[in-house]
Amino acid sequence: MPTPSRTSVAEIVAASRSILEAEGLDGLTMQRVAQAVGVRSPSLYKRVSGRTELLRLIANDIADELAVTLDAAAAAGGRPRAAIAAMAAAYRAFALSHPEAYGLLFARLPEAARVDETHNLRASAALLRTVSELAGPDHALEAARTLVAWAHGFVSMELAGAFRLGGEVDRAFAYGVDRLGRSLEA
Amino acid sequence: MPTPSRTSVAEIVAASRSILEAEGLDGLTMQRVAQAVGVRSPSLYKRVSGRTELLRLIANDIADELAVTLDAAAAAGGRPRAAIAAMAAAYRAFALSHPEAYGLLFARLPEAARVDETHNLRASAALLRTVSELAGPDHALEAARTLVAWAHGFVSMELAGAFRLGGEVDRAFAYGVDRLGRSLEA
DNA sequence: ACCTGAACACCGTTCAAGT
DNA sequence: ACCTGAACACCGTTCAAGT
Repeated sequence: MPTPSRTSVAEIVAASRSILEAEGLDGLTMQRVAQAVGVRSPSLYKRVSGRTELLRLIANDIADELAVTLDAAAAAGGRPRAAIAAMAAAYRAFALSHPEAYGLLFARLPEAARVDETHNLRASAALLRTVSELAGPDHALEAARTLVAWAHGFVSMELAGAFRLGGEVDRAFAYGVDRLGRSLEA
Repeated sequence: MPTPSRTSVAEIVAASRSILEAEGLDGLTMQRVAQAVGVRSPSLYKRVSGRTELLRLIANDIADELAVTLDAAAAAGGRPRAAIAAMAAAYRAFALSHPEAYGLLFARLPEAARVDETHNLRASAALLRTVSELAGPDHALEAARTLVAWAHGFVSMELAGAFRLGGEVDRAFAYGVDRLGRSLEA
């Protein structure tokens, strides 16, 4: 006689995101996830193929959430320079308020644990659109890569505690946005 | 009767770096390291307090090697703009040729596994000096943070396979160096 | 059809016993 | 003083047995 499901992929992913943020990537064990959704760890393998696939599903979920906040910032930003600044601020705020989630997006993990192309595109669409207005279509890709490299590098170093020479980190961020915004303008 | 040492911290760190680059961070197990230096894993605990300290020693070693290549690039670079471009190229070349080592420098690891301040400073000294000439002493720190954030963000995304939209990655790097160099000039 | 205990092959780490 | 086997508390994952 078939026994009814006690959990679902959606519930597993949601529980995993809570555990990730609260206990870090190392704390995100299959046993811990199983406990959170009320089963034993072997049962999780009925829903996901393993921890690697689970990480990918979580990363996709995070990328979608980031996409929503970037889209909102782009829409509220107005002219290209202001929109870029708004998106940069939203990007940094997302990373600082969800450090473990942000870290997972760029973690050195097996290929199979990485964000799917679809979700990756969703998160970068608004930036490409805005940068294309700023830098012109000929340089849109290079300019977007310059901006996102800077933003990712900045927040990941900030999260890693790599800015240890004093000074105001907020000021360095504002300085970077200003210089980049001006220098990428067509 | 005292038995003679069969290994040393230096040998352990050197062996670990080889293993790290060849087999990745997950492959760098205490047993694997012990095998490489010819002892059993419990013996490693006579030299290092645990895997975390071992990772820190490796990271310090990597930071020193990076410092040497950046110093050389700064010295060969000539005027500030050219020196910055040479350092950026050297930085990227280092990361691409030692991807696992570079990844360890910025990995999300316990505080106790991170590069020591001394080695961190050694790796950033030449950049701060050169950027100070370029942007003037008042903006040296912000300008250096902008540059290093961009460079780190760029190569870490490149290593993570995050540039998936086609185009020439080399061209985006050259574009970024050029724009940043010009916009940071005082 | 789903869930589970038991088992397997790994980890890092500790420690008493050997030399 | 250093090295080791054995043990401990964990992992992720598999699978036969239960319902």
